[in-house]
Amino acid sequence: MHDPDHAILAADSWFGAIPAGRRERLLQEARVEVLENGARIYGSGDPPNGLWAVLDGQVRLKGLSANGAELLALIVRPGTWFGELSTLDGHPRPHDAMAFGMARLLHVPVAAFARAAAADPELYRDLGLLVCAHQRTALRFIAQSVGQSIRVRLAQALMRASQAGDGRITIRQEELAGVVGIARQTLNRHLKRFERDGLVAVAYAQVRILDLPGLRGVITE
Amino acid sequence: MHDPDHAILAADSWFGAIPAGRRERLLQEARVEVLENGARIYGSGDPPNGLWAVLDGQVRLKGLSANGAELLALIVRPGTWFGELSTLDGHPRPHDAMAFGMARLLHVPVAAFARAAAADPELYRDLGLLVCAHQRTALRFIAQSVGQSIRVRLAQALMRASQAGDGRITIRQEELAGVVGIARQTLNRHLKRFERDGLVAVAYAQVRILDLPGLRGVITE
DNA sequence: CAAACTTTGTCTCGAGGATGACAATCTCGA
DNA sequence: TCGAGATTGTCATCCTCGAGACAAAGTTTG
Repeated sequence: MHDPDHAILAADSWFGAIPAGRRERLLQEARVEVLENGARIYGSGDPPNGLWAVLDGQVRLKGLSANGAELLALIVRPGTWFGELSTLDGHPRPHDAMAFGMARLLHVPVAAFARAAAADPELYRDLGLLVCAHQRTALRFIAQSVGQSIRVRLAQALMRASQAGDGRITIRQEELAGVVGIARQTLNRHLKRFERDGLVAVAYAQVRILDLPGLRGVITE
Repeated sequence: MHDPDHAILAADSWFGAIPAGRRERLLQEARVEVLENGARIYGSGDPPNGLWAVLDGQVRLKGLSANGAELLALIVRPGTWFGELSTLDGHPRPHDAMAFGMARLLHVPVAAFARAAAADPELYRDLGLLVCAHQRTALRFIAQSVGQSIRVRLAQALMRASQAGDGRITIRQEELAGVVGIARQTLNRHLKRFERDGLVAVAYAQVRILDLPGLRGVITE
């Protein structure tokens, strides 16, 4: 692990809030892994394989909705930890995680985490706090989605997805439509309307955010 | 606390899985509280006031959706613990909790929990597991809601709500419509259709489930 | 018991999404 | 470079939801 990695990790609100001693202990158990585009980190239903953090690149978490369509493409950006739910409770993974593009990850296997936590049980509390943070994200998502118009939900999905990098989102419209929960044709109509309003630029398998404040405005209008 | 209360608590899958020693320690810090109909246990935005469990009666958790409508009326049944999220991470409550009808609750204030956890840090891990369980519920909810037809979402909402007792759900159609995220008139149309199919019986401010397997069938049809 | 209020049941109409179809555009490998 | 395959852009049609309106049924209160 290089020095810039430490800076990236320290900037995360969860990891950054952990006392330095336990942070060190966790990093001692971690190994860097480099993954190819599309590599599977874990899959829905798998037994837990530990805790992960993104150092570089992009990881996408994908759930399957009940009717088979791909669901919440949460895009994880560098500095963010994930995979804590199954690591803490030992139950199967609730979704898929895969590298999008080449990605460098930090990996703390279950046994390694258990070893560190045996030395310092407070690590369980820390991990619990990470679950809390993600639980709050899920609750916010529910509150912001239910009963909102398609226009608003699309704006939210775009903003969530663009968090991960510059304003460029590489995604097929078919997939984006699945995330918002609408038909591809309907998505296209709304996307084009955003484009006419100067909020985004639409290209092949890509959406670029041009006016982030404008998109934010859509949500509250 | 009476003996039947112990049986109710032990039947809960979270509490029942905790080792007896820590279970006792938690109960030593708990006090019974009896609340009137409509009494506020905590409100959205409040600072944490501890951990709660339902001994008798009904508690409803209500979120507010972004457009102001009431959202996820999760009905908590006896034996279930709630309020762990803010108790663990110290942040404001994400929703309202209120007694529906008279309710007997078990209350572990934040300071009391901290006291117990100071004696046995593993309690933090236990509380983390409770967050995990509720996180999985939230994820399941998202997966089952997004992109589903109104008919399916209504069936799910009815089944969730009826868990709390016999098949009788006391709720105004206006409120139920808010839970499903549709207009009252639309709810009424679907409810009447369910009634024609012999799945439910509709009365004033009440829905009674007649055919639970039939409702389950609606979800997968 | 009767009036005031709440809730339900049912119209109609307008708006907007789902679906199937098909041409245009783009990407990638031979 | 060219062609196959994938993806986007845009139709027309059907269907269902949302909203307003209002009568009917139920509940509460004096």
